Amino acid sequence: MLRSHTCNELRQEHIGQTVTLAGWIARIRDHGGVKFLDLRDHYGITQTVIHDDAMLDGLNREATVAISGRVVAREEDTINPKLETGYIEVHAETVLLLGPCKNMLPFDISESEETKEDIRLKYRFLDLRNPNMHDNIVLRAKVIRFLRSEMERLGFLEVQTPILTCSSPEGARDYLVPSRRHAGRFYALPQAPQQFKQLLMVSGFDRYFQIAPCFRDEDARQDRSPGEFYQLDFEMAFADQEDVFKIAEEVMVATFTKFSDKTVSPAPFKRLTYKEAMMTYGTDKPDLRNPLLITDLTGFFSDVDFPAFKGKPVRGIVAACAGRPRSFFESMLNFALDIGMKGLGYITLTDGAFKGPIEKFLSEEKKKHLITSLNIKEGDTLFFISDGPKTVNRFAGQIRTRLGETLGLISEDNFVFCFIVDFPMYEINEETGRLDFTHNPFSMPQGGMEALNNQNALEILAYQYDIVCNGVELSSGAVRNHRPDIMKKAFSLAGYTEQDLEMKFGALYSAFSYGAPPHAGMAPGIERILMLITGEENIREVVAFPLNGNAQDPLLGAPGTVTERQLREVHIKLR
RNA sequence: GGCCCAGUAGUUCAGUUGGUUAGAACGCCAGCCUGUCACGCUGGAGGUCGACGGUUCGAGCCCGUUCUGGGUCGCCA
Repeated sequence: MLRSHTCNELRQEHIGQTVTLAGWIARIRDHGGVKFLDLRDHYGITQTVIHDDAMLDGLNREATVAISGRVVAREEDTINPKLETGYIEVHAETVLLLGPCKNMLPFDISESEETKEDIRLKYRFLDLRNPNMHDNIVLRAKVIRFLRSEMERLGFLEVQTPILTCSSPEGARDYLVPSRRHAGRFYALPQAPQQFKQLLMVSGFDRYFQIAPCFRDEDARQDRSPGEFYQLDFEMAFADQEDVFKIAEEVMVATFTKFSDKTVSPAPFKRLTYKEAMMTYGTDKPDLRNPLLITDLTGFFSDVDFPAFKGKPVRGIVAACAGRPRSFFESMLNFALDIGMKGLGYITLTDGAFKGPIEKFLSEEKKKHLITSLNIKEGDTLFFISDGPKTVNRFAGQIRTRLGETLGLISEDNFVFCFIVDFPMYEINEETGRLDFTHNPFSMPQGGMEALNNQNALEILAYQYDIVCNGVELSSGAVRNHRPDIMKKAFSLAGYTEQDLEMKFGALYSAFSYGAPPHAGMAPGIERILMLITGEENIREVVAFPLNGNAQDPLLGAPGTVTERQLREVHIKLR
């Protein structure tokens, strides 16, 4: 037995016992005649006391040791309430070196989170010793266990789907795996278990879920891992959009309530149409903690002779900026220019009159109309955002977010969820001028065949939705198109023949011809959930061994080179 | 692929208008210290200022190229 207790186990009731602890030397405080050695393991920290200099020979921080000694009560004025073991200490009788450590660490464990990421990732085994990082990984395990138990409680069955599968023609780039037995052919790692979970529905499994690894060869973002990530993937047979929302509400409220002290918006979550979200929040992933709203002022400016807004859509945001110095408005303008806007107009209601460069273009009647229709109060500033129809909403959304942040309007104590619904089925592809699926080709058009036949394609909505929390998109989802005839029609509008459909999604198309249940689902991202719960801003803080932003693993060296022979076996010749 | 930011000691950073020997904190080494818990005190070692080229009497600083990292837009069923 290497140890009798862990480093977070000893309490007052152990006083007098002789124990053996094992762990890492977190810190040695040398006072000459007495030395304090903090021993750290997975569970916590215990202070040991050493009187014999020789015991520390050859030891330095982060070496692993086993320390045997007697548990002693601390004098009242030396109790450390910050440690759970702070009422006792272990007076060392023997110190056994288990694993020596180089005495020059690449970074301090306690400050690892401040260190450059490539160094942290190269020494991830040290980085993960940092208690915060360590706790994140422990929390990840607990959250996943809880999600799994919630899904099972709700009657979902966990099924593993293949990791080696087929390249899927739509969506993200695939990671390809060359086949040895079939020259010139490739497996692909799944971007999501999309087709398999739909096949499971056709197979009669009523409620499926999986903590599913997903692989996408796309560029990284702060909240997007390159390479791989996990989703709570689920799908329900004989279910509609609201059935899915009920499950999502139940599981998300339970999870966020259990693992966070913050207030969680209760079910039912707010439903916003895509159109509303884009207009009112300037994004399809609005942060509803931010009380600022965007107003469409295009009509209002249609008869105002202001050159900069002429013929362009205009948005307005009213914010209480009373008492803000000139520098505040300057930094807002700089922000606007930074994100690519041409400028940022604003007028402030001061002593009952508007002040600002745009003021002189507005008639008295127009000003009055603004004040009443937007409910502008003394000291409020009305910001104007105008740009092309493609960009105006995004810019307005970014200004809204920026204002909310700098004015301190965003509460840090809440999780506010919403569903974005009614995404358009199709959009015009700018390059080809043809119709494209907006989100994915699997979702059911609202109105079904009838809509596809009779409606303007660009006005057809899909049973396609997102779940959003505090401005973070946790998941997309959809009621799937399970009808071969409607699929055929939906694809034909996007320029695909039945042969294309059979080639691209032959398995699903075939399966749906053998009695498919209506079904729907979604797949909230595990890392996104963890980022929200922990408050981490970087996705890599909740992943044990993440790839860096360039999709490399600085520790193991992935992606690595392989031997000529390996290449020959999979029929690949490098150029 | 576009744009923005950063790169100076092991780590995190400072470095004025271009000017003598590039600094601080933490870490490391040595010494002192019996109650600290981010212990304290004294001293010391440690630098190709990411790389290459240019401007200049003189470059960490200015210019160009390039590499690396981070962010962002494109991209992300």
